[in-house]
Amino acid sequence: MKFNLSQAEENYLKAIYSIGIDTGKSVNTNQIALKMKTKASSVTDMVKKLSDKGLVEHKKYKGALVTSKGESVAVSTLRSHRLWECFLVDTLEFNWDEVHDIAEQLEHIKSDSLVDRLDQFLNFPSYDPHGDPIPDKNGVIKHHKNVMLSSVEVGASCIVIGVKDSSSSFLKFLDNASICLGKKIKVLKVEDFDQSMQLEIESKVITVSHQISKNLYVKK
Amino acid sequence: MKFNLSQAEENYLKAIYSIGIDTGKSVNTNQIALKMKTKASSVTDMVKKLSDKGLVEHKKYKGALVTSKGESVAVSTLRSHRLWECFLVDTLEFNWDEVHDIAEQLEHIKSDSLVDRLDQFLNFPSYDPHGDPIPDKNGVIKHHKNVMLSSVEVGASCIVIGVKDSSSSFLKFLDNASICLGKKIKVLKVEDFDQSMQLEIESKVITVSHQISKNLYVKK
DNA sequence: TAAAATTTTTAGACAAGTCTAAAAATATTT
DNA sequence: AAATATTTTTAGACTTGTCTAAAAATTTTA
Repeated sequence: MKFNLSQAEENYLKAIYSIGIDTGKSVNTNQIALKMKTKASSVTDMVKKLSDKGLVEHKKYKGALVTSKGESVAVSTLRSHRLWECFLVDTLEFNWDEVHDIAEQLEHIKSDSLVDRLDQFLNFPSYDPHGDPIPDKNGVIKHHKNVMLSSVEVGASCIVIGVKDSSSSFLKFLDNASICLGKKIKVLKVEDFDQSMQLEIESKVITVSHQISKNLYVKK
Repeated sequence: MKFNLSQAEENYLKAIYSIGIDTGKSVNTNQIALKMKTKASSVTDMVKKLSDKGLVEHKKYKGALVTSKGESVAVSTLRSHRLWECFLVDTLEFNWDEVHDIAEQLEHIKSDSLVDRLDQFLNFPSYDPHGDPIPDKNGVIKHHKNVMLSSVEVGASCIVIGVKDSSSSFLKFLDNASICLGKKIKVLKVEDFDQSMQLEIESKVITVSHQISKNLYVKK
C-alpha cells in the first residue's frame, strides 16, 4: 500500500492507534490533543483530513478510531520507530533514555527497503530497548498482556519486561534504582495509604511510589 | 553553534555552498533554482530569509554566498549526508546508486551526538561511497583536486577516485561498465569530433562519451 | 548607447498545520 | 428537565514554503 503521508499525519495516526489499543474505545479529541501536545481545534482539523483519506473513522462529537488502512500505517511507523531504537542502543551504544526523540524523527524516513534492511542487520529483534514489541514485516504485533508491577500481590515475584513511560526522567530513575528489563523483583509490602511498594531487587530493598509501579510491565 | 533550521533552509545552504565551491564566485538565483528544482522567485524569498539570519551574504540582483556561519551549517549537513551514505552502503549493503535519496532525508535528523556516534561506528571514514570527502567533527574537509577523466591525456593512466554526478542512472552505467572507485583506467584515444574517449579497463576496451568522462574524478 | 533579452525581485495567492476565540453539541448536575 | 459545565467544532488568522504573473534591474546585442 502506498499512502503518502506527512510526518504530522503519521504522528496523529500513531497517537490515535495507541490510545485506541490502550482503551479499546473510540478516541476523544481531547485525548488526542493531550498526547499530541496540541489544541483540540487542531485535532479536529487533522482528524477530518485523515477521515477524508480513509485512515480514520470519525463521527462528529464522537471521537475517532483508525481504519485498517490507518492501522497499517500506524503499525509500520511503530515498527520503524522501534527498530531505530534498537539500532541506537545496540549499535550506536546510546543509553535507553536518550533514544526516543531521535527515533521519533528517524521513524518518518521514507524508503521502500530501509526498515527491512535495518531489521535484518539487527537480526530481527522482537522487542525494543523499552520492552515494546516490534511488529514484523507484515505488521503482526504481539501486544503486552498489560500486567503492571502495581498489580502484583505482596509476597509474589515477577520479572520486568517493559516500561509504559519512555521519558528520560523515568528511565534515569530506573537506572539509579538498578531496575532494567529482565530484572527480578519481589514485592515485600504495599502501603495502604499511597500504594507505594517495598521491593526486593537483588537482595537490596527499595521503596517506589505508585506512579513508578504502574508504569512497569512485568510477567509471572 | 545552535541554529534551528528547517530542512528547506539546510538544503538551500548546501546548494549555495556547493555551487560556490565549484565556481568560486557569487551564486546566482537561477543557479540555485536549477539545483533546488524550484522557481527563481522561491529562491529570492529563501535567500532573503537566510540573509536575515546571517547565514548568507546577499546583494540584490548580485547573487549570494554563504557566510562562515552558513558554511558551518552546510558542511555539517554534508558530513551527516556522507556518513549516512557510508552506513547505507557498508552496513546495510545498499548499492551506491540507491542511497542518495535516503541520505537526503537522514542528513536532517537533529541530534547532538547521533552523527558523531555514527562516525565512530563506521570507524571514521574519509570518503563516502561516491568518493566525496567526509568533513571531520570540526568541519575540516579536504576537497577533491577536481581532475576529471576528460582532462587526462592520451596514453596516460589514472585511478577513479570519485563521481561528480550521483544520479542512479549514471551509477548504473558505471556498474555495467565495471567502473568503480579505485579502478585503473588508461586513455587510449580521444575523438576530435565529440571528445568521446576510448578507455582500457582491466584489459577490456570501451568507449565513453564526454558526458561520462567529465563526471569522473581521477588521480595520477 | 539604445533596444532587446535575460535575470531577479515583488506582489499576491495557495496548501499545510497550527493557533485563539466563539459557537454548537453533548454531558453532568441539581 | 432545566441550568450548568465540558467537549468539540467552526471561523478566521498566522507561518512556512511554494507558485504565477508582472515589474524592475541588469546584461547582451546590434
